Amino acid sequence: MMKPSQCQDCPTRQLCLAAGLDSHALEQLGECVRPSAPMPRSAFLYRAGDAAEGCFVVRSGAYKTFAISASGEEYVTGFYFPGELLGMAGQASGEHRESATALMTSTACRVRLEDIPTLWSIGSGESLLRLMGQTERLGADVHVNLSQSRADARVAGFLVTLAKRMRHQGRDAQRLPIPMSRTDLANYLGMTLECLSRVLARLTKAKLISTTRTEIAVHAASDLEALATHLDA
Amino acid sequence: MMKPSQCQDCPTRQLCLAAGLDSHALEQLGECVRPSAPMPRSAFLYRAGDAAEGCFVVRSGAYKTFAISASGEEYVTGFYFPGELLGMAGQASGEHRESATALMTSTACRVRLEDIPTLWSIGSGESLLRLMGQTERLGADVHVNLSQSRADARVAGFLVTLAKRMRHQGRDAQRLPIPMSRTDLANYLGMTLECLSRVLARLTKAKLISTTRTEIAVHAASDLEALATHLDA
DNA sequence: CGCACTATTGAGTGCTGTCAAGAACTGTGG
DNA sequence: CCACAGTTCTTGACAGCACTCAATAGTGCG
Repeated sequence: MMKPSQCQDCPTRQLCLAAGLDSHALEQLGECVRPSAPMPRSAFLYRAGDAAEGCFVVRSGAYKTFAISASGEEYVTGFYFPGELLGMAGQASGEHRESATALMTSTACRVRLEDIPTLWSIGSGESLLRLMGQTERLGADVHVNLSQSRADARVAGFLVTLAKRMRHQGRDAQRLPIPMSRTDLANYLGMTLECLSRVLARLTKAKLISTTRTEIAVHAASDLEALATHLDA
Repeated sequence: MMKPSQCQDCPTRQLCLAAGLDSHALEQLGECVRPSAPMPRSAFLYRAGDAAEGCFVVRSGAYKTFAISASGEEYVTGFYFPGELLGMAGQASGEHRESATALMTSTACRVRLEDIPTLWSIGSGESLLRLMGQTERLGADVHVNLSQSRADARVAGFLVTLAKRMRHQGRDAQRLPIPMSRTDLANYLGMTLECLSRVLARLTKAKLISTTRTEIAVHAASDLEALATHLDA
């Protein structure tokens, strides 16, 4: 006998493809979309070169995506938290060009390409589209953020955006989880490790934030927003 | 009597939702998706604040997307050429946060949200997904490009990526159209107008490119690739 | 407790942003 | 066809910030 759909008691049920579904549809959704086993830190969700047979929704934990340049350097292109979509870029060619790894013990649900018509039929199509739109909107925010020349503005912008994402998840927007290393974060933000460290030190000294290795507490969100270039209210 | 589908003789037929369809399916596609009337330069495809009832595929010409920050500055977030998809970010909330304007006389096809199940039924679903993947992949390329600290690298990376897009369109990858102003391009690349101008002057002096106001000719693609950080072959 | 790794702090150079002026192009009207 | 005005683009000088190299301090793990 089939177990009841895992989606019924998924922590991200309000955010992902399950949004707005009744219990019957949830069961159907559970037929297509199943969470992965818990993946330890550094485990690959997919690797550059893998066939891209779909995309993923983060269920718990966090992931990063990165590409390796021709000269062997790593370029971190995204961080993904519960309820967020990743892996769409692979659909362009049917092959992933980036890799994705877990930043901590994490789970993700694979959305198979061939199940997408089914998803539309059970009422998850709009949610999928919304998630894709979110991914692209986040990309636009990141573009604006990276186009800032001041490192302080890029860091502040990252924190503001991260706070928004935490709020969207229903989590505390004043205690931001930093599951990635300083190296990864600096790489993502287009600055050196040293520069990021200095910026965090400056922001801490100014009492806007306080930092630990794995968390940044925001004390003055409005000051951070003033430092960053924010597009929306 | 209904005119035959405009898709039959669309210049982007191989690139957009019509890819791989037979003439019957093309006709059905033409029922959902119709090109806009030619839009003059600076005309809005959509404005920030508009309801997002779908997305768009560029049919001819070129568009830019941009957002206005809280302080009133413009931030250019993307340029779009024939066969490329734009406007997905609006699906996140049902409202566009960016605006899109034509960079020259242009046409675009609107893809309505409610037509997407139909698109899947006639075999365009995969193409739509592929276009979305392309958009996201381009976003990742741009992220890597913007995270370069040297302005030369960012400009070279932009040119390399643009050449790739032109090749994908079947156009000459050595004569790159530059339909946007220097101001827009500098803004997009996260540098000042003056800096962009200097970089272009340096690259010209080194005989890697030659520039006119509306076109950049690439003379040494391999040298440009060496300057840029390229992820793929 | 010691080792390896990660993060912070310090000093000097180079590139980009800023401010400012001049040149080239575009479109209009005579 | 040319003159003109407005815009767009290019070039120059200077200052500030981030990158590089280098050393120190802190963390986690065996």
